[in-house]
Amino acid sequence: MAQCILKIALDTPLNACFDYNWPGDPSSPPQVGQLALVPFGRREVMGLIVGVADSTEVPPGKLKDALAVRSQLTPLSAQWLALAGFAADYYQRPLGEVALPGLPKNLRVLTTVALDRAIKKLAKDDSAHDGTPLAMPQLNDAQQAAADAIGGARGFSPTLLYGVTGSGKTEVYLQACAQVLAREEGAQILILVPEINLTPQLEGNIRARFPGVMLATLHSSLSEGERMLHWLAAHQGKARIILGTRLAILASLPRLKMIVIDEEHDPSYKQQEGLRYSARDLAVWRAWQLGIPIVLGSATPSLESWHHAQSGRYKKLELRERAVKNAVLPRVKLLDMEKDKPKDGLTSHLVAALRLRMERGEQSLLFLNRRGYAPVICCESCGWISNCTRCTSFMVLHKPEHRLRCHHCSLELRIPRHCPTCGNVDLQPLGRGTQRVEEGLQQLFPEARILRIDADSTRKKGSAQEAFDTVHRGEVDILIGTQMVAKGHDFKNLTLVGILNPDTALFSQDYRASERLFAQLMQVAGRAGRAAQKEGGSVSEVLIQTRYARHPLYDAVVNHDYDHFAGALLEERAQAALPPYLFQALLRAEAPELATAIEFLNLAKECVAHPAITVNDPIPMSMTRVHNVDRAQLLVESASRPALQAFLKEWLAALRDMKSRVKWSLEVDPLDI
DNA sequence: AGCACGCCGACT
DNA sequence: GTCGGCGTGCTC
Repeated sequence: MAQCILKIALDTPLNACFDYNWPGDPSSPPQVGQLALVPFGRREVMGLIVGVADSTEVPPGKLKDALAVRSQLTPLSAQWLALAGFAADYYQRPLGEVALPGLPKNLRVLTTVALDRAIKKLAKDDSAHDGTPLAMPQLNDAQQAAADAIGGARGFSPTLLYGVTGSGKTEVYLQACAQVLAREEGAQILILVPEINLTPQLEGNIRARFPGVMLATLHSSLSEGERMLHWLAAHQGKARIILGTRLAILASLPRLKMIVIDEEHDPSYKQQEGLRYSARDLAVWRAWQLGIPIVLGSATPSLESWHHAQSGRYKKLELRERAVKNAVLPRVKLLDMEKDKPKDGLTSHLVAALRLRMERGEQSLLFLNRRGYAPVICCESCGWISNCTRCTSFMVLHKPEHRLRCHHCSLELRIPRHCPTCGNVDLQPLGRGTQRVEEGLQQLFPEARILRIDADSTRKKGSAQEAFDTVHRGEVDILIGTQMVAKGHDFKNLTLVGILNPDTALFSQDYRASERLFAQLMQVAGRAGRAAQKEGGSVSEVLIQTRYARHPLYDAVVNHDYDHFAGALLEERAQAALPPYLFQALLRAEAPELATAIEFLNLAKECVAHPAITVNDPIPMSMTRVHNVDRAQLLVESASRPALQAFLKEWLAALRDMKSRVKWSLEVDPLDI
């Protein structure tokens, strides 16, 4: 008698599918792409049906019955399964670990009430509303050309939209979207952004532009109910525009016709734990798979994308001017701290520039990528410094809270009254963070309305938004912040950006540090001068305080010259055989003792040899110890992606067979090395 | 990863 | 005498 066997992917690190017997009517078996509830060990879990067969290798005594199938849900499409399959293969993870965690939790529990409720709600109310669409603003010629090129593209056509800050890339996306939506019945468009909180206005903007079109957002701060509803709206094809963060790349989108990736260079497209995927790379694959256009937009593209644009794999479109008439790129100047010694972290030039903005009622932004009061305190008589006892890092002084805090393991101490080793009462803060700059500013400009925005000042949910609103309402004269303030925001009255301490990244061990620093400086510089210059108002300025005023990176920033800078970096990377001319994977190991981790990596290094692959020596991670665990890593490289992929597959099988007690993980295409 | 079983140390 | 530490073994 024929049986019905379901091949099911489960969310477990075990690298296999599991077979189950389907006890129901064999003439109408469940479908591939449906979710099934199955007994697994001593628990019951939801799995994904990836195959239906009539026989199995599993001995009959072991084979269990599947319990139920989520029949209310349209099966996930073969294309979606292929996407999950590709990601699983590429990042060397079991399919179930890729496919299942992205689904709404409520789909994966026993009860179906949440699903039924969501289906019902979607059936009667599609949140698209009537109303006149807000008129599309007039585009300049370059924008219009870009929008037409993108909106009119057919088939797989990856485009790099390279546009300076404030050049109106968003408008280009939206008008291209309008063209695609108008042309293709029921088309869905996926728009990815680095962080949804940075673009709250984008959501409203899209709704106003496309009132007849349902928009769904997908990001990590949705509630479970919202997540279910939005995911389902996308899955059913009801939501036509899906706006989301990296996790949205794994959404089910049956009628996807175009993908937009805003700020494509942004590191937050790379997941930094668990399945370490790059949403940008998966998006390009997904567009290729479906044969649809994809746009990658940035003022400072990643070298990977730039390389593809140079080689002709991606089409390049450029926006060289700011979209707002008479808004020009800010003038960037370097302030040499060797000549103009800073006091309280500020050179006299910068102070004068701040004063001028105060007098004219314009806003200033000071950027310092270091929160807290001072990164470390030390004893001047014996040299003691505030090391973290659990990590290879310093305890950062947080003065308002009277605490020392480790930013890596969140250990907190009261500020010691005297030196723990010699008893000296004179402990000095070394260096400066945003809190200390804020304090200095208050003394310098007692009349100024100063606001600090960083992870500490915005702990409470919604307080970041509130802080930014305060700035937008013009109730702030000087804004001081970390990278939180660098991205996205359109401050209309901001004419000065001061950058306080960028030099440390110039000499980093990480070869990607300069690429990141450049992008960050351009990004924060781009906050200035977004509106047209006012009569009698200041010319927008960006002032960078540095000790290395002749460094070529700053030269490129001063000249707003990404092209040239990227060209030089690419050349360096080619010479040194680094990405994007080389493909990498990183094996990490952690253990209570560093030697244990290194020992494991040495064994791993020896266990498989492969031509065309370079396996380096294990090294401790630069931040070796975090929370009392020592970490080490082993870098694997190849000039050929397929060769690397083949090697990794074999290697991981061997590593799993080692059955080591050491905790390890593999990252493909690592960003931080 | 869960979750159980199992075999040794300090407590009501 | 038991509660509970985490080693190790299994999951169709």
